[in-house]
Amino acid sequence: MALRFYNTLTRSLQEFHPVEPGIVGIYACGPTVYQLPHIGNYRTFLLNDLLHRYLQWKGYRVKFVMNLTDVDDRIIEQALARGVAIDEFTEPFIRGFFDDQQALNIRPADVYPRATRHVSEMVTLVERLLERGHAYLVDGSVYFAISSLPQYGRLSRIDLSHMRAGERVASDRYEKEDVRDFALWKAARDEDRRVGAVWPTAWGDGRPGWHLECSAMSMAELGESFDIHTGGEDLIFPHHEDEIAQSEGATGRPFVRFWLHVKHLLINGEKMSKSLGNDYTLRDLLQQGHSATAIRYLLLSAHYRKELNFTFDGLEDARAALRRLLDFQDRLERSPPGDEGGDSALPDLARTGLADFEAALDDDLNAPAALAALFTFVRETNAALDRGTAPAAHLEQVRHALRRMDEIFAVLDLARAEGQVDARFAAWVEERLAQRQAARARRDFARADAIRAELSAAGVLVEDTPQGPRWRREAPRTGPASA
RNA sequence: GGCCCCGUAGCCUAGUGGUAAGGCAGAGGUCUGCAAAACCUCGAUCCGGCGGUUCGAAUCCGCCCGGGGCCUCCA
Repeated sequence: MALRFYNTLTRSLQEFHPVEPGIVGIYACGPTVYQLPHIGNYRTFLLNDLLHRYLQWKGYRVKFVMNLTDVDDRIIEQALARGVAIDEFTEPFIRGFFDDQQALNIRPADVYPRATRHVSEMVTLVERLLERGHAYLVDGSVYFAISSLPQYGRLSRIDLSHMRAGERVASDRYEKEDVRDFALWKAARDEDRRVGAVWPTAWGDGRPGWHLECSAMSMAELGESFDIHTGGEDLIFPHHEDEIAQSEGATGRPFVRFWLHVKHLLINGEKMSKSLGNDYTLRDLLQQGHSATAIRYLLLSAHYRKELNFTFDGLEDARAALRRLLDFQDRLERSPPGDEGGDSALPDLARTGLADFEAALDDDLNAPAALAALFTFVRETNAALDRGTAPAAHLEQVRHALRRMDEIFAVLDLARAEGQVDARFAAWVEERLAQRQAARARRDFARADAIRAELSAAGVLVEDTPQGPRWRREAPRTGPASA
């Protein structure tokens, strides 16, 4: 079956084939490290993770590049306010970003190029643009001349004709020939010097414009033409449009073949924004007792091109759905095998489950449809196991299918890690369970139920099975019920 | 104003021409000492509203209502 992606460039679903067979280059717009990423950023990062994991799952060799924007207006402003150099200012946010990536079980990129560490490539790119007549210099700043590139606007399909050339925009500190032009390089100001955001060039000291880093670093890591570029929908214009202009202007070659953009997240039905105070960071949510696995699951559970409404109720639902998957995995592990020569529906279920799962993801990474395939597989396998035992080899096939599917969603191990309890606590639980079993054996159910209540109060849920009692920590409330 | 997206059961989310998939929540049942888990059954006679195209539309077209995004540095 064929893998298809919705390409913003063509506004249509297109079969995906990498430039080099078997090898895929992906560039993802990463965080600007002036604050910790918020939950909306993570929707985008998790789409990247889904893409990254799925292409590897399909057998592609993937080179995944995610940049860190560690110099920009906001960073300079805030570094200035604190009286520190930009590197010192951004350092904790970079660390926080990596901590969060790990907490959400996001597969690391192969490279995380930082803008400040790749200025020479950017300068070279500006030189090429100047040489080719796509850029011009004004007072030490360099601008891209949009009029020099007829195909400008192809990605965003934006009509720039209503913006009048030559108009001076009051809020703009820099002088451009045409309002539509954008800065490739910004001449150094005093403030920039004070926070170490200055690099020397032939045309004077300054710092790179925002769009420039992505063109320079992506081409440095992946070549002048590469397969996939991702980002949030807000980046289509101007950021990605300008990246294309810079890159194609400099090389004369097509820059990116597939552009994938993630729709923005809503929170409780509202736009996420600082003024509403709903721009939660992962840290905020974890401190409120929410589970990273539930957050991961929830953010992956809607198709990336559709609006997703993030709510705390949704987080609870996600947790319950995860519980079902964990119980299923647990059941597979503890299911006693039947006769070797016996038959079961399991191999068939594993096969169709995986096929449906793959077909869903092939269709523009349709994660909700993939989850539907996963849960259908779970229900039907549970039903088959209710009907009777299966040979060990059959059990192994469904275990394998579940593992394969979880390579994409990557929630099972994460959830287990979250459910870990310390050994002393576990020993205490086991001791109480032994007491309870003794009480049950002498049919002293009042005593047995009292112990169960005691354990429940300690956050332990007891289940009696034909193989004896089992227990698990009851997932804690993942946050204030009123939230 | 320009460009674009969305509105599916109580909630969340797939489906985009052939009669609605999955999760959560809910009801009944099987199992259980009782529970829990699992399984079985039930739930949208219908997919914001109205009109149209079609043998046939949630899916295409038009209008209306409601929500959202982008339009120079917000993922």
